[in-house]
Amino acid sequence: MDAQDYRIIDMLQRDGRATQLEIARAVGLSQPAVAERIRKLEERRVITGYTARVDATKLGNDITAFIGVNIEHPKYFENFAQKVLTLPEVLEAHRVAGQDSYILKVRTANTRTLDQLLVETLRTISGVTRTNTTIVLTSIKEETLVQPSAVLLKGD
Amino acid sequence: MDAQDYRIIDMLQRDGRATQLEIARAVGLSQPAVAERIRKLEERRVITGYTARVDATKLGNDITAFIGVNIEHPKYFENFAQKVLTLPEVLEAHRVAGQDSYILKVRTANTRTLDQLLVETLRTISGVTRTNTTIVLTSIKEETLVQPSAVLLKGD
DNA sequence: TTTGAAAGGCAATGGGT
DNA sequence: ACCCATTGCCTTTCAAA
Repeated sequence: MDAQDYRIIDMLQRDGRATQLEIARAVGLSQPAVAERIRKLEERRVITGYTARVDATKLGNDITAFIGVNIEHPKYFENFAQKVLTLPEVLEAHRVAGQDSYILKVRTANTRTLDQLLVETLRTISGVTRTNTTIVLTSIKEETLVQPSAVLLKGD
Repeated sequence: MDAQDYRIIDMLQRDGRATQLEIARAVGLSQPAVAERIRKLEERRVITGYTARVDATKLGNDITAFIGVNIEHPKYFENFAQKVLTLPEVLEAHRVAGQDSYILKVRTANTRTLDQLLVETLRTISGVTRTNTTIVLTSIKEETLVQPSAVLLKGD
């Protein structure tokens, strides 16, 4: 992993459909060299996939919310995680340190469907004692672009 | 926007590099028809872009955290938003309803760089009175796949 | 690990329904 | 709005260094 790999990763994060030739010119390699580097980055799971980004409101999902979930005992964690994986409204689920056991990021059509998710689904999962919902008013920034840490840029 | 558009969107979210021919076969259209639909979805900003997904830890970012930020008066919101847009560690910034004014999702190399971000950057922005940091232990799920709401699937 | 050249596959275009 | 057919570009592969 050298500076050229980082530039390739950066370009593909900004435009997942950038052609190998475009990247090659930008980083100063031949096109097959870029193809080979991308292949290895995918193989090593540095690049884990490609996706189209979509405007959620144009698919009828007007509500974004963060839900803190408190679970009374760690023995319920595994079951909770498995349940949550099956819920399409839950985009992210993180186990966290602090008052809450989990933080979820969810997208739903409206406040009614958010309420359904809360009372009919999440609160019925074993061990869930409390949920703490924070509704998003406006999203200032919402990206996935990951930058290499300064440490890696110097060494390696 | 009909059922075929939704399938195209779904396939491109799952694989941003799916070929038009693959999609065409899956939805029962010709390749140029799919190309035209994708072009219009992009034009209408339903599809907003394409990106490679990357394993943040393999780029040296081991810490994910959510930071609740309290700002003493709305007059500071605009300035805060602009500052936050320039910070690469901040992947998401949402203005929210509740105790906190903003919720940020950040990725940093380690706890030291997270601490730097907190005390040297965020806490020095005008109007910021308090930050409330929740560190992620493990991420169960982290995707961007947005599904069309049930309402849209029936009508439209 | 790279380059350069060749071959196969894909996306973009235009005419026709 | 779609299909079909063609053109041109892109990716993949391979020989060679």
